[in-house]
Amino acid sequence: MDKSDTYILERQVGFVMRRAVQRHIAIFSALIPELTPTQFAALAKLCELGQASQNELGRLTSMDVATIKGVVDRLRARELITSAPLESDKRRLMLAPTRKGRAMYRKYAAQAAEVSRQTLAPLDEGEQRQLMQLLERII
Amino acid sequence: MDKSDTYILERQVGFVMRRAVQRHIAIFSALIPELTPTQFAALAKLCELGQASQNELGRLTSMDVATIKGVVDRLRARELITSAPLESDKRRLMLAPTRKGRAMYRKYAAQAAEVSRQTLAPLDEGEQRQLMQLLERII
DNA sequence: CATATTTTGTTTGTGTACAAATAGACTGTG
DNA sequence: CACAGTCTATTTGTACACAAACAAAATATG
Repeated sequence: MDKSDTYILERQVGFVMRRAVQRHIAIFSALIPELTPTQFAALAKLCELGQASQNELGRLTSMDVATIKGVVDRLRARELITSAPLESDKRRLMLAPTRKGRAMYRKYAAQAAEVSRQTLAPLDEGEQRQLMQLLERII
Repeated sequence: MDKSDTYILERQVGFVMRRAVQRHIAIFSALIPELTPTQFAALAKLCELGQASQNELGRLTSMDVATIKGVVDRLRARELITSAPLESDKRRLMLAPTRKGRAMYRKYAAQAAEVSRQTLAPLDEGEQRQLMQLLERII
């Protein structure tokens, strides 16, 4: 096996992305200690939509059924969202932000944008746009 | 709040990176069903080093103490690595790959490189290099 | 040498993340 | 209408990921 065949952990996309996500989460929880990135994403999307079924919210935030359930349970336990079965389709659990949930979202929306800024801070504006575009293409 | 102030989930680095990591992990587990990315990373680094303490391995693979412990426990349970307290420093748990562990690493090293290729496949070579460089700068 | 500090590892608790199995509700087609 | 297939949600089990608290061993410093 010559050098070109050698697997170098540090040069694998997966490893580098995992570390970048770790740094991002650290920045997030420093600026927004009350919610996790996942919880904020779900709350933000629900505030944007006004209401959504649990499944729908999961799809829009890229969380599978088990994951979104846990996130929803925790948001509901903190009274940031409500849930109720839909009359016209009893399979669906309709979710909506509470007043408290909307207040929480408003409180942190600017901070959440700041998290993105700090995460990308080592790059200039052009590089930031480039990174975002490249990432979007490998999704 | 005007439109420029609006928080758009899909445009946040954290969200995009989370999705890119999800896709990467899906590719990984399709090509390497026997190990998780984390387990492979730890095994690969240990094969590269020959041996290392648990703590050292954690630092080199960017896993905190609790995480590396779990990963090591699972690798040891499958007899891919061994562990033994170091005589000269009884705090340290020295790890080394077993013959089986080295065989597993060799079996999948090329596949692991292929995971990176497939993850980056939507980009041309220049873009791939660019993405890696940009990611490395926001770690 | 004695003690304060640091390092290493373990444990516990919380929170994603996903696979697979299950159940109930809906929809489409024969 | 019946029933096969689909959709929504839940449950269980496994695996990261990190914080915080703890214990034991090593090191540094007075």
